[in-house]
Amino acid sequence: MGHTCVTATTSDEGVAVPVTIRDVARASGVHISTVSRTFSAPHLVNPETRVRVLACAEDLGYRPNRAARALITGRTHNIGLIIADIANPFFPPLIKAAESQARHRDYHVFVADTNEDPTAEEELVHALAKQVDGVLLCSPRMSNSLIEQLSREVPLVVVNRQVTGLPCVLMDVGQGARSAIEHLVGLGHRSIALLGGPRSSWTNREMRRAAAAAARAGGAELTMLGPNAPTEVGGSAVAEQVRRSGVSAVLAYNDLMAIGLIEGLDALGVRVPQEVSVVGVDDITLSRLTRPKLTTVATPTGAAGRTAVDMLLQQDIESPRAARGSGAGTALGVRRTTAQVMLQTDLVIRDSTGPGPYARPARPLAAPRGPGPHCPADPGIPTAATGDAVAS
Amino acid sequence: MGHTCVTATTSDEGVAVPVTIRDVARASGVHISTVSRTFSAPHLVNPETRVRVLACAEDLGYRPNRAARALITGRTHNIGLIIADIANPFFPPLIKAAESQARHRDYHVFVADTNEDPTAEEELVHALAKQVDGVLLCSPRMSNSLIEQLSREVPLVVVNRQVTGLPCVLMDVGQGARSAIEHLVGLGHRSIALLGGPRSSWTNREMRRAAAAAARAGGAELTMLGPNAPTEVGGSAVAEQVRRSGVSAVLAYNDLMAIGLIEGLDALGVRVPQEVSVVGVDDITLSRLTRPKLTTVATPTGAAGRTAVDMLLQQDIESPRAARGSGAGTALGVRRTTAQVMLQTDLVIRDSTGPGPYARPARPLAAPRGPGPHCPADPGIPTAATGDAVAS
DNA sequence: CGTGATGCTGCAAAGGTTTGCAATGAAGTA
DNA sequence: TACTTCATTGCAAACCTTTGCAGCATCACG
Repeated sequence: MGHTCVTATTSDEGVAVPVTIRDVARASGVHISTVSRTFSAPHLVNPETRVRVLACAEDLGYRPNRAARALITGRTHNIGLIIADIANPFFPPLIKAAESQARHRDYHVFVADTNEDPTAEEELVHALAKQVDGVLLCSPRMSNSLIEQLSREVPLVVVNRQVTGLPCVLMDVGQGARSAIEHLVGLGHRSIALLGGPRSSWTNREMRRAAAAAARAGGAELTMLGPNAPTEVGGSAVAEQVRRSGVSAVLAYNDLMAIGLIEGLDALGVRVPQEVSVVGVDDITLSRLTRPKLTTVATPTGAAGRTAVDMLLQQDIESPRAARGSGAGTALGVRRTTAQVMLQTDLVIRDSTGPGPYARPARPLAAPRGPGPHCPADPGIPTAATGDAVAS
Repeated sequence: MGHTCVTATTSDEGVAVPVTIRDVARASGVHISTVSRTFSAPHLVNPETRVRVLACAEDLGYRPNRAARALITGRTHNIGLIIADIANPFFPPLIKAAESQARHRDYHVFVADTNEDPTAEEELVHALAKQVDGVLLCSPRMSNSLIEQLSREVPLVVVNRQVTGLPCVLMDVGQGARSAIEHLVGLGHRSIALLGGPRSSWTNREMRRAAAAAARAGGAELTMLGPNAPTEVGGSAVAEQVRRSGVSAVLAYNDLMAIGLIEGLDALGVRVPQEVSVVGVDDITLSRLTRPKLTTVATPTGAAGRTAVDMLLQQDIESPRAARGSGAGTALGVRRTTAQVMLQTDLVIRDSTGPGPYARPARPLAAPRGPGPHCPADPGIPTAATGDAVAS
């Protein structure tokens, strides 16, 4: 296995001596219910008793068993976060924001990765169902109908997907794609390619729709490429195709693909942005670190994570799951309000886009360096390059 | 909050009608224990009965309540994964490998992010304790003694940290740092800086130790910088300091810092590798995409994830937690074997390192054009630049 | 002193499942 | 026929906690 085993010892360190509420009760000479109340409703127990119980609990190292507590209260104080691909830098900011928001409300977050696999998604929802109070489905790849069905098993909030009847957090990639196309058209590009991502992605469909409309409006021709894997590899794979197609600009499904594409073009000797302009989507940290720095549509991932958690918790509070009372069916027909929130996106102009074949030569330009007939970034063009700063 | 609320409807969609084992029993006319056995010990129930029960379960949409099951069996079939910072691209491959390995053994993985905060780490271990069968602690920031203490609450496997008495998975960054220093010395660098990461990181200490020894052996002077945050920002923050210090090469705590440093140096007009050589650690995907491509010490993250899960599960199987039988203290003094595994690292030479002031001009070199002359490692030094492909 | 209110505590059921043990019936054996 | 064995199923306790209800003192008030 290519590793070296350094040591291998055996020890008798006690394994998890499980100390329960009963042990604490015995030690402090009260009933278990008093111990329980000491933790879950302290104001109901005599201060003296309380300190005694707490001392004993501390001594014995007692920790409430959250699973048992969940069994009876119906609330786990956990929320699940199902992610298509943790390795995609788009998600960590969302995860962190969700976690921080959840923590403020005394919830813990369990993240699960599905590897872009719809089957794994479904399985994970089932697995999480009884161990969390709700699940955030981020950029799901499964069908809308399946999502609706699963939502009867556990409260769901969907991110980057529109499902009627379910609370959704959406990012306005349509607007983003429109801005990107308008930006490119304004630079003098008339032949643009859209590099598509996963077919089952809502974002992907929105982008196609909006980009097509914007291109039509701007008098540009839009070529559809893909679908491809939303990774660097998926981007570099189409470099050859891009070159052959003769387009002068590409809008990619996300930054990862855009960066991969730039790499791929570079390997083919095609220079960005001199010969081809490239725009990404997401504004991941990485897009500021590559050369050229990437022009991209910034998506408010942090806000999405926070909002999604808020919506889930709000929904949760309204309908406390397991109503007490055994046989009688639980709160059936509870009325719950489902909102859909659309978050704004922003075009961030950096160095991967430049003037296209139809650019108006506003001012005389410096002589083009290298073989390219095209001009390097026209200084006249207002490449605001605000840097970052997404509306949160 | 900068968003637009698109719709807000209310629906009566039934909320989680919780169907239990009891409902299935009633529907299929058997006792609940038979239903239970149908799922957890099918061979004990008559085939005819079994199909009937399964049909009813399917009809009603029954799903075993994992929390309740865990309460009595003591096994959740979940494992927890506590990560210092999900946004650090070092971790996703580890997470994915752990998840895949766990899935093969019918376990689910819950990931939690601590934001490099030791307090959050401790809290999360407590929160996870009763909801998982074991926890993987990745690059923990808390003290060894605390880790030992927590290990009595839930089985623990530690990654990137050496804790006596606990199973550990380590990556040989000491060897990696040595290779890196030898590589730099071979290139003619005599004044090298070590850019340190988090103080509480085991990796950090190991690197310091090994790098210092290797520098001494190679007749080079080693300047210690840091500690700093293990991020791009943490790297770019010391650019000025690096320039002033006059060193000709830097070994950074990880790739993120190395990349940030290169950015920072670039902003100061210092060229890499022409004026300063930079080496990172981890070999994250990003390190192949920046310009110049990063020379780095590849760490076997996938193997680490797999190995850690294996060790945890093996340990778990040996000591089934909650022995049946109430009062009598459970399996105290169970003998468990704790192994420590050390995984190899590999130096990957790319374009961010070049000849230093004391380079022997072995051959006349082409004028340093663009991305580095890349004096291929002094043939005397055995830096097996295998590329990537870490022994798994 | 009687009455009611208040503060604290104990009792026991409930939550969904697993599992040792016993009961049942059928089949096999002597 | 009587006895054993085996397969199948039911019974009930157990896992750890929460919580409605009731009991009991204590105290204030009239």
